[in-house]
Amino acid sequence: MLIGEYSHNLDDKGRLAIPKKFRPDLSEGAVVTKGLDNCLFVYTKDEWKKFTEKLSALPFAQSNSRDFSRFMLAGAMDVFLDKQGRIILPDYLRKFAKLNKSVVIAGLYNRLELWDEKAWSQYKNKAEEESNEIAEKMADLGV
Amino acid sequence: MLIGEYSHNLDDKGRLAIPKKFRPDLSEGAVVTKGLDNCLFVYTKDEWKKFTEKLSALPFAQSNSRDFSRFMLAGAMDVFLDKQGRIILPDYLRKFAKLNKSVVIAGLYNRLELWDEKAWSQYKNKAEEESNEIAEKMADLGV
DNA sequence: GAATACGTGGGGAAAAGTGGGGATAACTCG
DNA sequence: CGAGTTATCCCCACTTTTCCCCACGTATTC
Repeated sequence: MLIGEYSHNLDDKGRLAIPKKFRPDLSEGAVVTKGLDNCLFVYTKDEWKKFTEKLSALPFAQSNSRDFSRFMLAGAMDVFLDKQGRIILPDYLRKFAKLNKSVVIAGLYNRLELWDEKAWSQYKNKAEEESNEIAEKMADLGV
Repeated sequence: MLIGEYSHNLDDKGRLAIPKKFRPDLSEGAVVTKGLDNCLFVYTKDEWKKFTEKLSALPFAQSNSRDFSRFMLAGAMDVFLDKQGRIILPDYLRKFAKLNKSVVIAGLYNRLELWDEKAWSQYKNKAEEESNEIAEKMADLGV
């Protein structure tokens, strides 16, 4: 299970070190794609497979689901860990998520999310203020 | 069952001693995460698993459930007891709960809560003043 | 009052993260 | 088609952080 929050540096070559704890899950290869809220999603090979199966089940006659599939699939890229446990992020994904040097790597159960550190802290401030309301809504959903 | 209230010191390295009484429950590993009312929750491995099974079922297409997942999952961290029975709290959790040197560790049946001591005593005062009202509301809930 | 147990603090070894140099492969342009 | 240039990847070395271990002090119990 992928959980926790880490901050690592993107170097000049576009390399990002994955926290040691997450590496075993990504050792077979992983997929990076555009995520929601201006971050990037990183899926393990297995989780990516599950995810694409769900996507392919969407009715492609609906333009909404076509748009969503294109967004998630066209932006996707295979990545591999080098011997130091780093991945290389392609330019277009770095630009999409507006990543600078300092990047937050967050574990969300079955995927990782990559955020520019500033964007992450802004998002977090907002979310923490609202956490009590959100929790109540979640309670309605049975959590 | 985890019950009782203790006050221990956080050292410069971010380490917090767990009361001897609670250690057997956490010996297999535990998870610390952001709680409500600005405290931290500590779950045993088993309790955490139950909790995440509910969370993982949430659809990430909904922004509310994304917010909540990020709060609870990205905010979480695996911790282990060292040979002295201490855990290490990551920086971002210490800041979230505004922990200073003195930390209250409270047992709440199936989880622990960690509070900054000042926040805890303020909360307690308020709760004790209101305890009669609260009790009446609880009665409505069938307690 | 001594002995044991628990909480607290710090020093040192090991591992994780970071950055850069060099070799190999790919691509482009003449 | 070949040479020059660019990009990719691997490896090595440095720095910082983490974690393990030992030692001290206080409190408690017999």
